[in-house]
Parts: sequence; structure tokens; C-alpha cells
Amino acid sequence: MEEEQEDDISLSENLDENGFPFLPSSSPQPEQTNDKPIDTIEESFSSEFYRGGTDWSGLLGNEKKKKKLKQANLFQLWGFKKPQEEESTLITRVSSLPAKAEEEKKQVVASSSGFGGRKPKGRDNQRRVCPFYKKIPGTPFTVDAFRYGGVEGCSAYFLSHFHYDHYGGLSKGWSHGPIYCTPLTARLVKMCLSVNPSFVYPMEFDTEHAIEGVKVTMLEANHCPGAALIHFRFQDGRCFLHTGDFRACKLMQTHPLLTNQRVSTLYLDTTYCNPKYKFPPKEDVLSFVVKVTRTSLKRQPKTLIVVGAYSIGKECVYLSISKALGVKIYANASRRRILQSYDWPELSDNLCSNGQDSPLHVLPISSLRHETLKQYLETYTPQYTAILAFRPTGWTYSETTGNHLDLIKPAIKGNSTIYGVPYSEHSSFLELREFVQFLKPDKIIPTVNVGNAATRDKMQSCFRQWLKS
DNA sequence: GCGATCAGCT
DNA sequence: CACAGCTGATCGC
Repeated sequence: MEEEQEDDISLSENLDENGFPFLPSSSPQPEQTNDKPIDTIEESFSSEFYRGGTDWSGLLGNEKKKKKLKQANLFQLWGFKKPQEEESTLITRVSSLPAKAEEEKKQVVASSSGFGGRKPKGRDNQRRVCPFYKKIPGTPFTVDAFRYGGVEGCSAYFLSHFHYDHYGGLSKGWSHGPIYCTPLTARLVKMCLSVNPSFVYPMEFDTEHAIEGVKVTMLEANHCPGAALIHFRFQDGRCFLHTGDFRACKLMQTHPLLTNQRVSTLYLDTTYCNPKYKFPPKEDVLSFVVKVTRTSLKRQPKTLIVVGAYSIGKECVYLSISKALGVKIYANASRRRILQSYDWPELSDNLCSNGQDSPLHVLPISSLRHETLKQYLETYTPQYTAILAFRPTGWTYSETTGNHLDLIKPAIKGNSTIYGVPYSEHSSFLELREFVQFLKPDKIIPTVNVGNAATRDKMQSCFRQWLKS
């Protein structure tokens, strides 16, 4: 019933005001000494959290035209373009986004009686409070916090990317405040969730926007299309970075906003913050997938190739096969609609709407089971007689395989073959470490796997280790 | 009947 | 495990 309650903060000895152990930082940065603690947003900063269950979020945006330039940068990050000249064109166009859609009442205190309707048996109402790690202290900002109704004191809701566990709670009826996100995410939010466009504020990558007196910039997160790291620069010069979900890479270490000024507090995607998570660079996995595909087709030319994917993300897996084999990509109508909204010509120009027209299909990852695949294959008899499927996920790790892709053993059942491949859109443990050691933040707030006290402790120990010197 | 949410399941 | 959902049931309107 209330097992999480007892997990409640024991503000014992060496925990900071957020319930986390102190970091050994040369300059123990005073948490509350911001320009001006705007409101009550931080008062219950940690106390709310440990009731808060796991990580949720959401956000979106809206816009009219998309810039080719920024997208090109994105594709480059994804391994389809040489890291040319690092795009130092940081357009510091401090445009002040109007804080419209604001006559909304901030009444809903998101608690006992508010939204969420339902009177479930249990502690559900209690659970629907925005956890502290989604709030940016000293500001009226939250990140990926939509499933709590209106968050008290929040007048700007940021959405890091368009994945359900981050935008959850966003829907047609959203009216709790303006939503800031990248243009691509904005399109998806409006298109897929029917959020009222007047609440959606797209922010181009690498463009500084002044919001409520804070300078905010979206940086490419190397996660899914439209995903952003969110960089906040306060009037006193201090900087926070919220990674949303991201896969750290070298290119990030060259971004002007991260090299020229120090990030004091880092909100970190700690999905794979454990040394057991090792996986190769994306490019290696893409090569492997192409190689396996070629080999299979040579052996059995009538093989249907399937790549599993969620709504957004992993596009490069099937795009790689498409390019290597010179075949189109079949996806159903709803997926095509989403893929076509990316403004990614290489992808949208290679889609097809008839399964017979290509041996390369994209399916929901949930359908990657022998049973289901065989049924699917039968609908293409006699055109195809075998099926080869790839399930791209970071969880496909193994102590033995690690970085050795050739050790991956597929699951085979009759004419159905399924490869789990370690194509991750989150940082590996080592990538996380390198990123943190590059940034050297004073303080790190994990945003994933925080529901368990032991895991939290282990992560903080990790950070201490990484940053000691 | 429809949209939103939730427990349970991957 | 928990990635990022999906499914089916339930609730409010």
C-alpha cells in the first residue's frame, strides 16, 4: 500500500535539501541563492518527490516553418553526415516569447481532489504530485511534468522530447500553461495529441530565448528526433542543464554553451548509470544490422526484413538498411504520418505505403515475437518465405557480448529469426561518465531510476567518484 | 459513445 | 531490470 512512503526522506546527516548526499564540490554552490526564488516551487522540493513514484513527463510546441540548417545538424549527430564544422553558429537571438495563454488559473494544486478524477483504491491521489527533479528551483519552470495537472507555481512547462513517459498527461484539453519544446516535438504534440496550438511554443535548436527572465536554449540531445537538452542561464550567470533523455557524445563537448560557461546543476538521464551497461557506438550497430541483413538475403532471397520501433526513435536502423539495400521502407499510415512530419527528406522520400513494394518493414516493437511475426509473414505468402527481425534496444546487453556484436545470438524459431541489437538512444555508463567529467557540475540530480533508495545512493556514489580530484 | 486514465504486462 | 510504451477495463461526461 504505502511502501513508498516509508522510503520518505530521512533528512538525516549528510543529505542535501533534496534528500541526496552532498557532493564533494570545491565550491559548494548555494542552492537557494538564485536571483530570486520566484515562489513556492522549491519549498516542498524533496518532500514531494519520494512520494512521486518514477519518472514522467511531457511537453510540446508549435510552429510554421522549419529550418533545414538545424535538421542537418541533427542528422549529422545521428551518423549520417560527417561532423563537419561543428555549427558554431549559435544564433543568440534573444527573442522574448510572449507568455500568452496565461490567463489560466493556477488554482489546481494537483493534489487530493484535483484532476485525475478516479477514486482508485490506494495512494493514487498522493502520487500525482510533481516530483522535485522535474522542477527548476528559483524559476516557475518544470520539465516533462504534464501528468500532474497544473503544477503550483509553474508558468512554463518544458517538454524535452516526444516520448510517452515524458509527455504523459498532455492532451487536447491541456490549459495549464505554455509548453516549450523544439519545433519537431511541437508538431508532434499538436498533430498526435491535439493540444491547442496557442499553448505550444516551438524553440529552434541553438537559439537562446528569454523566458520569464531566464535564457533558455535547446541543444541536440542525440536521442530521438526533436529531443533536446535544455540549457538554462540565469541572470546571475549560473547555468543549469537538463538532459531530458540523451545519449552523450563527443560533439556535445564542443557546444559553446557547454564549453564557455560552467553548469552548476545537472539534471541527468541516468537510465544506464550502472557499469554493467555497455554497448557499442550506434554506427557499429548499424553496420552489424546491415551485414546480418545482407547475409540473410544471400542465403534466403525471399526474406522479409522487419525492424521494431516505438513511435519515435530508432529510425536510423531501418534507414541504414534501406540505403544499403536500395529498398524502400514500408510503414503503416499512422507511422508514415509521424515520420513525414520530421522534415527529414532522406527518410520521407524512401517510405512506401504498400507492404508488397518493399522487403523492409517497420513494425511496433511489441509485435516482434515469433508467433506474431509468422502470422505477419503469412500475409505476404508466397512473396516472402522467411522473416528476419531486429529489436533495437539498449537493454540488449550481456556481460559477454558487451562490445562484441558478432557474439549476438538471434532467437530462431522455424523461418522466424529475431536479433536483439544494442542500439541505444541513451548514454552508456562510460559515455555518462565522460560527459559528467567534462561538465564538472557542482551538483547532479538524477531523473531516472530514482524510485529506489539504494539505486539513488549508488548513483550518487558514482558521481562522487567521477568528480573527485 | 468518446476521451482520458489506470492496473497490469512487456 | 525498465526502454517506452500497449492492452483492456473503468470512469466521467
